[in-house]
Parts: sequence; C-alpha cells; structure tokens
Amino acid sequence: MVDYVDKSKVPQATVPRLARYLRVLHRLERDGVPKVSSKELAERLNANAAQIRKDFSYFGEFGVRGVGYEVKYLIGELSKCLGLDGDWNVAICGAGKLGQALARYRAFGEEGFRLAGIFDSSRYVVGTAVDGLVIRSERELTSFFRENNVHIAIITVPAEAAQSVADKAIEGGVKGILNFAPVRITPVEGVYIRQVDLSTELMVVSFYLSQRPR
Amino acid sequence: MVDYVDKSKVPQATVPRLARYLRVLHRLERDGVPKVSSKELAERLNANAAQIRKDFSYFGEFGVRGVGYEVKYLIGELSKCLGLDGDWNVAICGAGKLGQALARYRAFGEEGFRLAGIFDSSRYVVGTAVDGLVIRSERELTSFFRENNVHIAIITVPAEAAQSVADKAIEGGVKGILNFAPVRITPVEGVYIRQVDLSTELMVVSFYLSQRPR
DNA sequence: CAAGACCTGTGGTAGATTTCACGAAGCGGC
DNA sequence: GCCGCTTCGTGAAATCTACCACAGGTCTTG
Repeated sequence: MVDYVDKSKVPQATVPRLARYLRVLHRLERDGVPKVSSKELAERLNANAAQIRKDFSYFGEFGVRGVGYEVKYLIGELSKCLGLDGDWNVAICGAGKLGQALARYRAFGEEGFRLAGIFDSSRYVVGTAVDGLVIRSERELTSFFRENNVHIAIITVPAEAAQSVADKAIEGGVKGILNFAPVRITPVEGVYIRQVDLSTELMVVSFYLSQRPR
Repeated sequence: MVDYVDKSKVPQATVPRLARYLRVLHRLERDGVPKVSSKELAERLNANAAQIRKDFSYFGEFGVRGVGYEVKYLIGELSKCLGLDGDWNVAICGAGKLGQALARYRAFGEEGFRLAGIFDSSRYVVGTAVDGLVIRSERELTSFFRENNVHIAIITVPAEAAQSVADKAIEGGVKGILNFAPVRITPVEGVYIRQVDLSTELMVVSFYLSQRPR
C-alpha cells in the first residue's frame, strides 16, 4: 500500500469488500495457493473482476500484469489498507449470549484484534470466565479502558443500557464502537460508531420473499 | 401500501432503512406519540428527511401534507411493505452461542417471525432446551422443514458446515436464508440468500480508525 | 524474438442513490 | 375565506458506485 493514500477518498462501499477479499485470500493461503487473478477471486466471491481491481487501485498497485496477485503479498497489503497491521485492543461490553459468541470468535486474534476485557452489569455473571477471560463489572469499565488503552468497544447489552455503556466507553477513551444494540448511539466527535442490526437483516429477507406468494 | 407496487423497483438500499424506520416508530408508539414528521424521524435516525419521504414514496403516500404521519398507521403500512403481515416460520440451524442469542431475541415474534425450531449436530446439545424450545438433531432438519413449512433458515453453524446445512434447508423447501457463517452459500434459483458478516464489521471499524494515528 | 494468450490498472460512462428545492395541500387564526 | 405556517410528495440535479473496454505489461511456445 502506498503511504500517501487518502483514506477519505476510498468509497465507503469498498471497505467491507476489502475485508471479504481478505477472508477468501486467507483461505487460499491456507490451501497453499501461491497466486490468484482478479477473475478467480471474482468467481469465488460472486463479484466482478473489474470491481476488485478498482478497489485495490485506491490503495496502490498490488499485482503484476499478465500474471495476477501473489496471495501472501496481497494479504499483507490489504491488511495494511484495513489498518490491521499493529494491534487493536478490543473490549466486549455485555456478556450475554451474543457477547460470549463474539468473545469465542477465533478470527479475532488472527487479524490483530486483542480481546482485552469483557464486561457485564450482572453480579451473577461478573467473576465467571468466558474463554479464559474473567468477566469484569461494568463499574470498572471506564478506568479499565483508560488503563488498558482499549481502542474499540463492542456493545452487546440490551437496548436500554447501550447509550450509558457507550458514554462510559467514550469517557474511557475509546475511539471506535461496534454497536449490536438496536438503538442509535449519539455520535461524538472523534469516535467512529458502527451500527450492526441483526433483526433488520431478517426483515430484509422477509421483504425479498414477500415479492412472491409464500 | 398500494397493491401494485413492483418491489423490484425499490432500491436495495431502501429496504434495510425501512426496517430501521419501523423500529423507531415502534418506540414512538410505545411512548404514546400519535404522529411524527419526516424531519423528526430523520433527527432520531441521523438521516435525511427527504430520503425518508422518498423511501416511503416507492410504496405509496402514507402522510398528510402539513401534518406528518400517523404513527400507528405508518407502522402498519411499513410492516406490509416489508412483508411482515402474516407469519414467517423461521428455524435456527446451529445452537451455539450465536444461535442461542438469536433464539432469545424477543423482537422475533413481535414482527411476525415464528421460531419453529432450532437444530444442532452435537448429540450433547440435542434434546436440551433453549428458551423453551427443544434443540433437534440436524438429521431431522430436512423433514422437519418440509413438514412444518419453514420459510426462513438462520444459519449459525461453523463455516465448514454452512454449505451442507444450507443444502438440507433448501431440500426442505426453505425460501430464504440468513447466513452468519463466514462463507458464501452457493446461490440457488428461487432461494434468497443474505450474508451477514460480523468479523467484517470489526475490520471496517479498524479501517476508519486507522485514518488517524492510534 | 514474434505471436498469441493472459492479466492488471484505469479513464470513461452508465446506472443507482441521495439530496435539493419547490409545488401541492392541510391547519389555525382572524 | 384568506394568509401564513407547516409538511408531504417528487421531478431534477448532484453525487456515488459499478462496470466496460482497452492500453500496457508478462509469460509461453516454437
């Protein structure tokens, strides 16, 4: 990746695609495939080869004309593009089923995300462990975030609690929030907030099914 | 909603937004708010009022000029737009933490999704209950789907198992798939497949954070 | 070393989406 | 009934996104 890339010029739609490219590339690497063309990648992803090349072109020239892309090299470059060089300290706020599911998610550490802590408000849960990590009390959240330089908070608490947890995380110096609670977190200057919405997804399926009789 | 709406003319980006509008509207209804303007909705959603009106306009005219929208009426109309009148039978395939988290998700039933069954391949889990529903063996999946007219499968199994589970679900007559496993399910004519990608989301956060020094 | 097959990087364009801006229409006060 | 205020519905402009098509390189083969 060229150093002087202005990431604000990268189309928003490109970013999640880069992450998907990376996943397929990791699989290719694991299978011992040394190089790949945009066409092959496109087939595996159900995408358009030109689009893949264009996406790369916002960051630099990663391929060799007439040949294709070297898988390992491309993985390294795309990782840098996505900011996955270096480590991000991540904490999960809310140790319910969803929080625990994410805590166990292995892909975490492999991509430079370090799970620094997991928090919950229920005293019946605090002190027990998930995947070797002790669940801490939400009262310690702000101080823990500050002391451990937590960059990203993943919010998996019920809707009612989401804003107050976000406030604590921001007070603790968090720079990014991935929010699974079905409420909008009030935006704060300097903090990137991304909303993920599981129930919405089911409704989208419903929409496309209802085009024909059920 | 007007009857002759051609849903294939609705922009793809509009559909998930409708679901988000609906959620805010439900909250307004619960709070006893009788009517709302596109401007107020926009503020609560961090969105553009014109966009909201435009989104509605693909389906009909739901408001009154100079007044706004009646909350209850709008909820009813948007629900119809999204195909949430009537019931969808849903089954969760994979009773891990994520599957269990979704099974407990209350918003389900309220929007016309009926959780018909939950399946897993592990004999240590089959027979136990989640939220009052007995976990069934994946071997019964196809026949259960067929006998119980399951419309939508939610796939929460590991990546390796996702395709084979999807095949069984499709054989059982499923018409829509919401896939949380990080692999692409091979598309099949007549089956709508939607991919949700949790690890991708974290990388998107990483991208936007890495624009500035960490 | 020339020809043919292959593949990248990208200008340009077609298409989709978002946003603007304004006419149409309801409401309340006088 | 008229005026001023409000808000919807929607063409049209602006912006964003995806895709085509081709110049520019690479590799293989004879």
